Amino acid sequence: MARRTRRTAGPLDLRQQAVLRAIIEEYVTTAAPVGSVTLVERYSLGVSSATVRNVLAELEAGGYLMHPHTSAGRIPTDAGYRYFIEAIIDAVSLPPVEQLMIRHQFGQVEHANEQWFRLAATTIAAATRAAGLATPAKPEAARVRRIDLVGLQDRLASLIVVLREGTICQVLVSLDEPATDDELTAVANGLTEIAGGRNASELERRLARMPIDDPDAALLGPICGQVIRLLRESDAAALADVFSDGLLNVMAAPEFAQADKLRRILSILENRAYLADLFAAVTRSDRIQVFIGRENRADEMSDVTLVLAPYGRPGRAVGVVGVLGPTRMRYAQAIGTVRFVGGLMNELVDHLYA
Amino acid sequence: MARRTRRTAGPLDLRQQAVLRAIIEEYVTTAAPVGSVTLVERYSLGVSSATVRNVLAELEAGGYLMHPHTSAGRIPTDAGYRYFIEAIIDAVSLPPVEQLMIRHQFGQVEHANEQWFRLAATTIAAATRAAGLATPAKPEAARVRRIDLVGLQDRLASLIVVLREGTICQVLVSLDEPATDDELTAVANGLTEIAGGRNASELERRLARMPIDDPDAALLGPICGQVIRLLRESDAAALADVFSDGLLNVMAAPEFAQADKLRRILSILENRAYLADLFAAVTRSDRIQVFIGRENRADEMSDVTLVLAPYGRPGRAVGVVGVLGPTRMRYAQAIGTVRFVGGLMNELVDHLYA
DNA sequence: GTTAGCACTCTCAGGTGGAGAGTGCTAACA
DNA sequence: TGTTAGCACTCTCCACCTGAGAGTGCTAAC
Repeated sequence: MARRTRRTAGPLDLRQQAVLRAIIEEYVTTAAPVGSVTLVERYSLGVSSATVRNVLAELEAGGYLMHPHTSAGRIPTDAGYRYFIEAIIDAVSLPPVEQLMIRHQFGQVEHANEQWFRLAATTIAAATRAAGLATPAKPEAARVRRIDLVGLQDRLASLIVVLREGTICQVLVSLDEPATDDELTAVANGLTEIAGGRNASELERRLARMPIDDPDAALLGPICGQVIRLLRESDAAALADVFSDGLLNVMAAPEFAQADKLRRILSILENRAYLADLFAAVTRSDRIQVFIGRENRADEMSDVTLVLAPYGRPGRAVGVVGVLGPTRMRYAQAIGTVRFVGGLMNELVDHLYA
Repeated sequence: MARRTRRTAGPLDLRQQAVLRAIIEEYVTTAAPVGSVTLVERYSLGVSSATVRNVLAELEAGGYLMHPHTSAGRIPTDAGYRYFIEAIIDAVSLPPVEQLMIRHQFGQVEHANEQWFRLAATTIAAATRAAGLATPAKPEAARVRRIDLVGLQDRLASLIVVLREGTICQVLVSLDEPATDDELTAVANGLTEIAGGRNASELERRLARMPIDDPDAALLGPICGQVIRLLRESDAAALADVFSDGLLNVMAAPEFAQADKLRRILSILENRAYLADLFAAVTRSDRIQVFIGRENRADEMSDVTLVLAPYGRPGRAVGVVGVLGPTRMRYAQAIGTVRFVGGLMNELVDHLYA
């Protein structure tokens, strides 16, 4: 055997890395399995196709490449992408031109807080030609800034809870008996006093400590219950509230030509719980993360990669921006874009919650 | 020629109607072109397959049926479905059992206004095994009930506009100079006085009438501009805010086995402007309406039918509920469900805006 | 360790040939 | 005049085959 003894037990040697990189680059652009001849023709590897074939066999043995069938070229496995990504993830940054374009788009909206995250998803979708994802910035546990009651009818009022970071949640409450606007305002002020600055758990404890015969407790207790429920819902909904844009970009990719593969993508997005789990992991880690194909989930995620970056300030408000695309994705571009947009979102959050 | 002279110039005769109805019923369940033999075997038409073939030829000449190819059975055209639907649309109603099930689901949520329309979409999706659509109830032109300003930082405040029907919209505003909570409250009260009960256009006129040197005008003018912008946005967004559920139901249908047909469905839902147009037409007409396949739009709508019903009270608050499914749809079921859920939504709106 | 050469394998596109389904026509019948 | 049985005809669908093309893996020489 004249084969090189070097296998892929440890890290890849330089030539193996070069070949892996070349295969990924070629496959990402052509979407077709790559053969040894194509590689030596288009990439300056400095060796013949026969040698490349040996390297390909090594990489395949190491699990970085696979063979759709005997006489097809190679395509990267999830592990191949993983190796490639780990090599570049800390180095890539977006070209200044693209940075400028994205910054420009962000310059358009000034203070419409609610819209930031949508814009982030749209921008990412446009820049990467894949699907952009974003959640709004939400505190880990929402705290009350102020509570309002607005009468709508005799016995119906709108309960409005303003959260510390300026977002609001609202629910209709029915009253036991008619109340004037002044009475409602008085109740609202009482509520604000009890709940102000507190999150759901703290408010619950505060409520438990109130003497049962306190007249305030009897009056405000039920509404406080509503407030707690709203806060809890807001906390739970925080990370599950995903906005996505550019799905059609992804669906145009040839790997999703079969309808059932398309359906799988949709089911990922419809399964909010799964996304919320991933997002929670990302916000805890505070690094950009890449979830490649089946690394994480058997069925739905095959052929799909998520690149996710957290943004915001832990303890204050956090969210996630990212890309959903085929595993055959322009990773440098995707990671660079997501990281950059994440940085912009950080700036926005900092500016707001300084 | 021994063929019946009766063609399809005028309305269809009873036998033609029976055959059309049978074909639609058969095709809806099997998704395969229907032949004359199948029809006489499964439906009591009282004639031989040869006679049925003659009727089929008549219906095809009239444009109600089509032939995928020479030796396939017939399938209904959009016009065929249209004829069928016009015949049943006023008569169908949902079986009491299903009515009960849906009512039960609606019993769960009581006052969480924001959630009604989502529930409607989900319910419709479950009942029809297609995609349910719903928009929230929005007034044709939003009117202000009250305006709040909540300080977040020295120069940053949350402007909250409570609309007459209890929903709210909100935007962050930056202040020229720091303001205390009391000052903000005073400004908010001034704003409420000016804007209360008015919609965007009325508020704009009111603002134009204020003397330029009025100190209030100088102070409140810019914020009033924001309020007008919010109202306008709310009006524009009203009907474009479509919630859909059960898309996966539709995508499972065999006619969407090819990926590009699936993409077309998604593009219908991504094209909010088109849906908003349809919805506006529906709310103006105050009847349930069925949009079948290419009747309305060349490409995207082929193979797709929308059954839409308006709900609410014109001048107060209106919205739309409906079904999106394949043209090969169980129309009686779909129309019955949409009409019934529309009725429920009417009750809810009436109860709230009495 | 690298390379040329070559036999081998496998897919893909295109072509062929029943089997089956359903029609449309004809001619007979009520 | 409307209905029906009978039958030739048309077209799709599927399974099968075949040749071209691509790419490999092995061997032997450098």
